[in-house]
Amino acid sequence: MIKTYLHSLVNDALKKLDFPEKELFFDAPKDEKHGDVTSNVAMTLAKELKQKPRDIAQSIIDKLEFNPDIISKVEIAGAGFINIFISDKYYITQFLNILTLKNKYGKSDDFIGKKANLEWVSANPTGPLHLGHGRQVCLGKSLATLLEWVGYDVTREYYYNDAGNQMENLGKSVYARYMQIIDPNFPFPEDGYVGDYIKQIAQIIYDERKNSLKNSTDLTLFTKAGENYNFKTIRGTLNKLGIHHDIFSNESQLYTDGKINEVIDDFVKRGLAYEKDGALWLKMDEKLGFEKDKVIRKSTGEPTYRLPDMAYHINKIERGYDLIIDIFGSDHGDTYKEVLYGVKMLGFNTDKIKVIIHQMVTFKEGTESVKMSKRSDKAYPLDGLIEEIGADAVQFFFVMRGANTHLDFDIELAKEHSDKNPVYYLQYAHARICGILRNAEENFPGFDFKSEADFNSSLIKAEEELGLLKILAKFPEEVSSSAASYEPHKLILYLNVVAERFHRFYHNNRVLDAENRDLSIARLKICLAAKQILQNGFQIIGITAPERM
RNA sequence: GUGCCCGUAGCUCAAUCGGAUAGAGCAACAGCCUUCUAAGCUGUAGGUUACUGGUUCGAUUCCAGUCGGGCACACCA
Repeated sequence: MIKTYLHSLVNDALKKLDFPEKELFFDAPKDEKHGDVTSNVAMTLAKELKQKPRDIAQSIIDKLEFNPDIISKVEIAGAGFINIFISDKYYITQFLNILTLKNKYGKSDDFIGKKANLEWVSANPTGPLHLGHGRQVCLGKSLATLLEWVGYDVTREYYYNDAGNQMENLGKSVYARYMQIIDPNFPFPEDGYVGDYIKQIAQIIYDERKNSLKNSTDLTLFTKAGENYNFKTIRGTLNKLGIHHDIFSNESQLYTDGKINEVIDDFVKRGLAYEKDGALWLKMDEKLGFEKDKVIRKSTGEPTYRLPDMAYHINKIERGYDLIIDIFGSDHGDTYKEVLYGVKMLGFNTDKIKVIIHQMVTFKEGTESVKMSKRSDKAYPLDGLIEEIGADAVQFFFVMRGANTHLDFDIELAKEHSDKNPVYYLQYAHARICGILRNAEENFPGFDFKSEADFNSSLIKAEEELGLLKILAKFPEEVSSSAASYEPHKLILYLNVVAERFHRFYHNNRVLDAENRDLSIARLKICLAAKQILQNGFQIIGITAPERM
């Protein structure tokens, strides 16, 4: 990649000048007149060296021994920026790389041989996935692919709680609906799950067993039936989005394995836990911002959620991953800190655990805001949204903003098949290219754009052509930097620029021209390369690349 | 009240380690289809980056405070 080359180039110059070592940054200037890459290293050195930034920049430039096939020009500008112009030849080379590497262009081996575990969705099987789950569901899908593109071996994991209050509540709710089939006056638990799916589960049980379970005291059968039914629904929704988890791990396994008790024993042994009011408390460190100690085992003998979560993270660390990622909504913003604190106090290195907290989503239909709640009848299932606006739009809308900002999701807009809808802007560029390629194959049989034979790269010289190639060549770096910060949405911003540059190229340059075969072939190859970059980007984001629209 | 996240154009959002004239889309206005998809392109207009201080050659970015919004503050998960 170009930046690696620039690093060693400038570092060599700094060494020759006996300048102190600096961390180098190469940014793309906002204005194209300022070159393709810029460095502010002279400004950052100015204070230490007590020289003018422009003089320092000049000294550095004088010592640069650059390859003219890669760099065409270096100049000083403004307060002391070193502006570097990349040669057209370099972009042509990259362009040919795209055509050769195809769906591998942009893949890197930055993290080859490393194992990553991404745990997400992880909704308890007490009901279908609803709108509130959407953001992390889609974010995780993109992130998993993104990590694979930079070399990670990614395990996709789903962790659920099949042991706590919520599952018990599910059993009670199903039982109540079952009993109501027999006696409509049977009371429904106050905080039970009210969705219609509970009635359906009850009906299935009733159809099979009739009245025989009337006076059940053990509700395990009802809980299990609910769990199975809900999981089927959840998996169905995930399938529609093309999401498949490699591992489903559950909480009760941690009990049967004795992991929970090991953690308790370890805390007690280290003097970090104490009994009070019949409960077991974990000492929290005030210096780290924790206000008070937390209960890890209730007076009833059951652990609070923290304990199994700690055991689960220890389990993941012990499985030997180099990177462990959790994705949560901001409503879990504080709790994960407690969990990691506990894990750390037991002597485990939590540095490899990366927790991604995404902010909440406000759903709107036009100006109406849409409410969602698991407990309410009006919960908006994620499945329904996929049916309504399609998997691509769902995926795109949930991923298009940084996790750290609130997301406004306008369902009306996502539904709209028009230029207002940002997902179509990208997909349309791809479909448009496919149209041109189809036209070439059908109506210009002599234009063999798939072989090297008749390709003359010197024909590529229009501003729109080279400009497009410059953008395409940035793809590998965009993938790396999105992955480094775990932010797939950055790639969408980039792909928008690709689409924009393609549309501009299309508008100003006729691709197929019967009079000019060689130029047509060169331009068809540009189309092929742009199509490839869009495809590769779409694959990471998790949307399809339509051939027609 | 305390902690975390956020506040940028009418709306939704960008802005890379603190860099050059704060950028896109939508909405508004004015143009462009006898030529490969007009779900597109070109142009105009739109800003005291919530506010006040501080650090710096340089602040949307870092620090402090104020105001406003979201989330969390259980022996629920």
